[in-house]
Amino acid sequence: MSQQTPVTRVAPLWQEWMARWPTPADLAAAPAGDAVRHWGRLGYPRRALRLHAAAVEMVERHDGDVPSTSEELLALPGVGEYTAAAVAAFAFGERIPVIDTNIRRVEARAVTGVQFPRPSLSAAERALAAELLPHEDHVLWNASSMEFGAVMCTAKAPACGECPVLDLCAWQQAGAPAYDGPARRGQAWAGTDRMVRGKLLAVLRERDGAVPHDDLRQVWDDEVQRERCLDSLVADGLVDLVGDDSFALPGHALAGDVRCGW
DNA sequence: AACGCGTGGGT
DNA sequence: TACCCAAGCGT
Repeated sequence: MSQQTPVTRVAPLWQEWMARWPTPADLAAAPAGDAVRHWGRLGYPRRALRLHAAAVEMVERHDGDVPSTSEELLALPGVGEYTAAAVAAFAFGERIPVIDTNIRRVEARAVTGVQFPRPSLSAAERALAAELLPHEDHVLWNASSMEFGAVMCTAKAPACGECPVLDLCAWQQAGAPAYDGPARRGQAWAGTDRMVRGKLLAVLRERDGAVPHDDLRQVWDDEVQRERCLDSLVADGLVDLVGDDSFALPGHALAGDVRCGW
């Protein structure tokens, strides 16, 4: 849930989610559409689908347990380098560098001496993180580095005035030079497919069961774009075609099966 | 390797 | 107000 989403926004929904589905088996037993529905407005709903798929895999291949090594975790859908390392380290104590956006920024500043890391994670950053990771208290190192980046060494307004390591920060020693690397990709929003997909999915989340195609036409006027987005949602597995001309969140009895109800 | 993918709060 | 950014991932 916290992939690309601030933890403060995730926390309440996570509580709700864990009360509903305390174990991988509980989530795996639910229709995938329920996962998408209860993802709410967290964003990137494909994460909900992948988390559900990961739960199914944990039931099928790991006896319903969350696997305990970064290697096994990495094989799960929706679990990449960061998430595998974070779960392995924080849940199971594995000694592995956790490289998230916060740690990247902290190490870029404190050690490398630049304001921001490059847009994409480099081999040099992986090597640096591995080199810095202590042999003792590595879990504490990972957790505290992340937290330090999240609450003090922030992107927009770092609290350098209260920084406990100001005098060893390479970026400060260098006079806090401005970032001079390639610009990060901006994410267009107005009028994009991403926005239209969000609108379509919001309607399907809010309503129970199948929604007639006509009701979806109202969320966006541009027919070509609207239908393209609907198609892409179906292709992603986020939406099912129900009967002739209705749509629903995936996995319910009637969805994709016109033979039902005989 | 660059791109597409949601949403909302902070500056 | 318009960006900017957020415990990234899959293709």
